[in-house]
Amino acid sequence: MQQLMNAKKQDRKQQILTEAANMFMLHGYQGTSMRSLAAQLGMEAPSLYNHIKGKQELLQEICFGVAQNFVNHLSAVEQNDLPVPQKMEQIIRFHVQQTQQQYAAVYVSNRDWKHLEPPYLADFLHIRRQYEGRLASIVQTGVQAGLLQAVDARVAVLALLSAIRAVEVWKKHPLGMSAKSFENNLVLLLVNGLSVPTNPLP
Amino acid sequence: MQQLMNAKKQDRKQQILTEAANMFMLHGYQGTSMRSLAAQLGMEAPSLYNHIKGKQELLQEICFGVAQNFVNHLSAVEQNDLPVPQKMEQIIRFHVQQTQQQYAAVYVSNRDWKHLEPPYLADFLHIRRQYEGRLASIVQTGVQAGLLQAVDARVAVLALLSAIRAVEVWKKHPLGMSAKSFENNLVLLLVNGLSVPTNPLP
DNA sequence: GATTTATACTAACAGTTGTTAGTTTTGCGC
DNA sequence: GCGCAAAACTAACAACTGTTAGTATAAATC
Repeated sequence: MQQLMNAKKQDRKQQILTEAANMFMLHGYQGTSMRSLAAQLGMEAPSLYNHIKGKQELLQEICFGVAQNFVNHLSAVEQNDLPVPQKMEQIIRFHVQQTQQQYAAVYVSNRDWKHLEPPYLADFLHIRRQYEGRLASIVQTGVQAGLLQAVDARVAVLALLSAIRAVEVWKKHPLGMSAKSFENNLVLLLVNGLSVPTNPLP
Repeated sequence: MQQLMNAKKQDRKQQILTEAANMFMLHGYQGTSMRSLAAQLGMEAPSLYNHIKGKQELLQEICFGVAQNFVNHLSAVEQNDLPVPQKMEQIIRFHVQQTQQQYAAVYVSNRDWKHLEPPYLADFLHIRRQYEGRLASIVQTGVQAGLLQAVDARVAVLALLSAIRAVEVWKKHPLGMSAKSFENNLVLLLVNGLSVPTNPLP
């Protein structure tokens, strides 16, 4: 019955991982001690080491787990054959939804990846740069097809990814607005811009 | 000659503050020890306490200094009588320029304000909420005048402020693009949006 | 040049950190 | 109920934390 044991062990590990994400989000990676994490789980710090190798492993699993989700989704978008603006909207909406549904993990991945130790730090940066590059390629395609504004693709990607982090702020102070409504407002702003067009096309 | 002494003392304190901002940026507030900060300044940790009250004071001066700059500029923009879209562009450009010129301080203020201790944390949040509220008022005015997209003003403010943080990423990897060019691209994207308008107005 | 003040230093404190070693308890298969 | 492994515990380590006390040195004022 080894798979049963593994299932249980994985359960406990998942429990630790979830609470770690939560505490890293609240107090930062460096601001979370193994003792306070253990206390939150109703156990002593050394007991954690029956399930994980160390504090770094927690951060690594959080960061690379989140990254994998985004890369997988991007691959799916690349392979469908929607027009570029719709692809971009899909990606924006996926980011917003992931942030809402996996708040703690996404938040920590966005903020605390800098505390990954070598060589994981380099690996993570590599994944992120690749992701941004593939995203920029999509934007570039749209610009060349005249479907997107003539903006530098790499700047657009950085700005979009940063803008989406507004979800993190909203999540803490929802302003009495539903998640879907917030998402729609954000998409509207990022896709159509702040200003009403003053020079309508012929 | 008290003002001379004060000038010199202030010089040394400013030196410490600048290096603190730099190290907080690189390693975070919690990841920077008083010993490593002192070492970077060629001195021993206890000597720092001849110039400052403690580590917290460093973070406070950085965060509130940056906040004051933005509040002051916003007051100036509120009092001029440009149309709302131009006001928004002014504000966006000021944020971008401040981030470029005071990189470390702005970066730390954006990321490490959470480590301010009470009651300074509450004070800082109050300033930020007021700032966002005044910004949202400007946006709301523009929406009602039909000059801006019919987007929720508070969402727009959060998204804009988040998007501007793309400068922080760009600053570390300039992509062979000038600061001004990056600024122009960002303004274009945020004001006009990603997509080319498909339904031109009559 | 003497005196005072500002600023550096060394030594040390009390507390916290991630982690290991060694031991006891828990819970499941037989 | 027995044996065994998983998972909890206690004790402790070496290193590091922000900060204070007390002292020496450098610089400015008289």
